Amino acid sequence: MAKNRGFIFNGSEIYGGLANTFDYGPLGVALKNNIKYAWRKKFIQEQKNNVEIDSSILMNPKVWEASGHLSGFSDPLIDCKSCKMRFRADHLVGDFIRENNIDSVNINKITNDEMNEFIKNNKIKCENCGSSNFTEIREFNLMFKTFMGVIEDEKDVIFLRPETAQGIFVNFNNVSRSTRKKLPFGIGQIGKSFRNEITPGNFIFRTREFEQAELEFFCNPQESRYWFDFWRDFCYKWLLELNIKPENLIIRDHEKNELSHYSSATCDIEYRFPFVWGELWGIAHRGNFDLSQHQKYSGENFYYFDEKNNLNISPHCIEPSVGVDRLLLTFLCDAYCEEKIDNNETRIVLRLHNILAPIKLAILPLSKKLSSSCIRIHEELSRYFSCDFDESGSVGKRYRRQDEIGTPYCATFDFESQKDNCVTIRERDSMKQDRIKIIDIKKYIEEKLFY
RNA sequence: GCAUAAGUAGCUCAGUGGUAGAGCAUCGCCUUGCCAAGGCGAGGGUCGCGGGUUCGAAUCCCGUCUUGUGCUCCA
Repeated sequence: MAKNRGFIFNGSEIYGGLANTFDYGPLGVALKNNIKYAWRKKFIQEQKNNVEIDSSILMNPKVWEASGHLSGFSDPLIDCKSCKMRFRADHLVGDFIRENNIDSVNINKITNDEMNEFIKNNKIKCENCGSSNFTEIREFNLMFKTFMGVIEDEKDVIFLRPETAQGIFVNFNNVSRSTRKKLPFGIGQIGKSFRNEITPGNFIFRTREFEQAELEFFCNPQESRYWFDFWRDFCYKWLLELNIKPENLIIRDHEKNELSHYSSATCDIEYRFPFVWGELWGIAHRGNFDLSQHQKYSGENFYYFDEKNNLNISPHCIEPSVGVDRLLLTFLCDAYCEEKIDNNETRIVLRLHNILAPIKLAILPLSKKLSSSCIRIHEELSRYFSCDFDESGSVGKRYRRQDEIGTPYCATFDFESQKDNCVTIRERDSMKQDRIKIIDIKKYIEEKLFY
């Protein structure tokens, strides 16, 4: 359906495709824009303490040193030449050290060259086939690399950001100064991020290029646990407001050993995707990790002067972070419905929340002879919300087409309409019909779109 | 990266060495006129791509790309 109706296409299809890339079609981009609009409205516009920025994808490489992405995102990988199994070299060496009680080697400080030597000298065996026939270690970093400037020189290496968050942290002082925000306050951002995932897949669930909607909410350390709970519940409720079925959602706290390098507490809101329960929204307690790291690496002072207590504090940060594409997949899956109606017929309905529907109103002349009389309704109403005009096929068929793409309302212009200046508005979910004046359609629909 | 299955029209698929097919979808005309009606017709495929074998390849062989699944990995 995603392809057929123009929501999502495979990337570069005519050249045989490019793995794991997807293009949004006309309805897909409309849905995505509506999701972003709804997020902005809820997380920025309606929160008096939250503001939005749009930072650059390309950043000074020192950002990634400070954030820990250059070291923490990089894995030393090694392959067994005999059985083709792949391992992390540091895991192999670490296991060997523990099993043989060797304390002359510090696994946290060993270089890749030293690990290569160590593996050879100790004839470490492949855990799968038992042979000692490994390739050299290869660094695998999840960040995409490119070059800034015309010459592809090592010192010109630059990275595509793997998260939007760092653009917020480095601008913390710019934003708090220019907006005169006091703690607690949040900075949000929607934008593309890039991760060279080893295992992407499941349609748009995990892609190497993806869009994030992140909020970094800064607060007094003493209040951080309160805000962590606050934003977790806030995100969860927002999903329910937008018609996600509660039985398809679960909040899951991370175990201590799952926590990432920056986090002191994390929970995921998971959704039951058709293939698996999967992470939809991560709410992370980042402590003061990021600001203090950037303070250390850049020399910029990120202390916040707390006037109440007359002391400098290092703000803590709560981060609700969601993938926009993953959110779109969630809405699509949750709204998709094959509904049985009389005499064994099924209709496909996309029960999207009105605010998310790519098209709000379809204008349908009952007969093609009426098209010229009602095209102006489409022209007029398109100025206020997105409308479709469809004159081909029977009206029943056109209702079904609109059902399938989630259009909540259809206005049918019939032979009476020219005389009484009324149309029949038909609602997607209830299939109920209302006869209303043409001049009142705008008000009627706008009331239903209130969000 | 490894293993494995698959790729033929927009979609779902049939076709196993000899003329490229069906249903649905799309478009047009007629008909109908409020929930996928009917009739007639049309468009759309170098059979993922590139080699090879053969008189002849969608079909056999090799390579490659893409997708699914399972490993490995997932800050």
